[in-house]
Amino acid sequence: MKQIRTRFAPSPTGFLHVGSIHTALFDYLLAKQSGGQFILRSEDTDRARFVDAAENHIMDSLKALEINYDEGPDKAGPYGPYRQSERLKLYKVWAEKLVKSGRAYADPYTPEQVQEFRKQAENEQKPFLFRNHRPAKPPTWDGTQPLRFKSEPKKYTWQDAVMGQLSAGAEAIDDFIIMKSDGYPTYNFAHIVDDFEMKITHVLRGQEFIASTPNYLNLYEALEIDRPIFATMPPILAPAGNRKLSKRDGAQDVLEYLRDGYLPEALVNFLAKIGWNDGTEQEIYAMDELIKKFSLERIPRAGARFDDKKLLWLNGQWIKKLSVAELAKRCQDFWGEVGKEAKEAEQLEVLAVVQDRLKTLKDLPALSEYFFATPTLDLKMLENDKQLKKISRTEQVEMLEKTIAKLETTDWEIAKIQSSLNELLEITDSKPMILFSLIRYCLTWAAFSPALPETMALLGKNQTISRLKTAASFRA
RNA sequence: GGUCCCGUCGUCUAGUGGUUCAGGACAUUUGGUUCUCAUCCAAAAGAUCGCGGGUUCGAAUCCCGCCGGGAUCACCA
Repeated sequence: MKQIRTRFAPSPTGFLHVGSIHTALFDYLLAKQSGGQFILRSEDTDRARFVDAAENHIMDSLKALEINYDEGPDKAGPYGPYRQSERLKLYKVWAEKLVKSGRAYADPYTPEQVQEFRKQAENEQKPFLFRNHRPAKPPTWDGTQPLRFKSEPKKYTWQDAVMGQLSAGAEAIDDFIIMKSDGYPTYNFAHIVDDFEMKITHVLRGQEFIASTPNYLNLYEALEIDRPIFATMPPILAPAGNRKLSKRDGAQDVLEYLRDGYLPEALVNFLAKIGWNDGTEQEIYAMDELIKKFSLERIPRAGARFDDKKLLWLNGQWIKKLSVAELAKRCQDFWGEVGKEAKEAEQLEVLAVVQDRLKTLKDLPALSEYFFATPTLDLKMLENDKQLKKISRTEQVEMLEKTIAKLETTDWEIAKIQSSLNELLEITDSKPMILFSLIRYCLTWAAFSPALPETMALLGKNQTISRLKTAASFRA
């Protein structure tokens, strides 16, 4: 297979949310499966919207998901630098080439005048085309006026690796600005020059670029360079409405998801399955498998909604797949106040019991704190329980006392505890629903917890009996 | 308004003329795993394949029209 070079080219103007990283992931998968390179390029030509921390945030997000780029702003390569603001000389050379060949001209109008043209077109309900306002004798370009591409409008038909054949009429082509009056290139110009210079073979991007593709094709011809293969990614839609996912819809950035206890593996798996499938019924994919199986041909053309329920399910699946030791590593920052102080061996024991119940790592404290610290007694839980509220407090205390007596003579192993509990059902002449619920509440004071024998074994004999005694000492 | 893209269960999708008038996953509901919650297992419900024509012996799959949704028309990327 021919080596594929892809690039992810965000502009450091804000934070990268999960929708954007979707494209980066596909770029990465495509490049890696051919043994090629994935490049990160910072498109920082918009000085007004530039956000200082954004570039680091982007790099951290990619690294956190192991979408590892081979070349980038902080990773030198043969086609650097990888920040557009550091490549200005290059754009100027290409721009001058266009001026020389008569395919670019200085724009003599003020922004206000252009705005006037635009308004006029809007009033007439016509599309705005600058080429209808080409100056008869444009001034010589001195770098202080915007430089416009002189287009040659015509109909285009092209192949898109995802969408198939696309086409657009000459109306889609116009004289767009390639160099701004501040000396920076526009995206429309810079990305084409850079993709060529950096030997990018495949360009993946959102469907918002379909409309401008004819312009790019026109520019490629004027520049006399070959174009890469285009692949249009369907948009990720907001869960509720039919619009593109954005911050407004609570689209978090990747780092936030990680802080909320989602695993990178789950995020990658989820992102990959939005807008891609391999035709089988498989749901769980690890990165290396994705690299092997990914293909542009199997990306559906329609947009997909962001389903956080499915992400949550996937996260639970991935948590269950981890070894307890690995889970412990991931949980380091997620323990509760008391749990984080506990010995590692204890933490591991608790994790083993609690692992299947975790949907996110953030659930850990609620599921584990009562193992490390004596919980606050909360008799209301007994009063509100459907079954237990039928029994008087005196009866409850009697049951607890019998339980304590029995457990005091029990060897502390899960199997032995289990059989003692079974005997207690006969001794107290009650149903599991009653007796076991009561015991469970008195040990954990939590709405739910792992099975009783495991819980008791983990707590230890002394702690178990002590908690039961505390509960029994409260007679209503 | 011009140009362009899309349209299968609530959601993500499989399906490219005939073992599929539709399979899987999430979500939902029910039952089971001698207490709870979760897991796991089993099952149920859920899509006249946007609508209307046409082509064909036969269409979710091909063609046309319509409707709905989306993108774009910046000295933003």
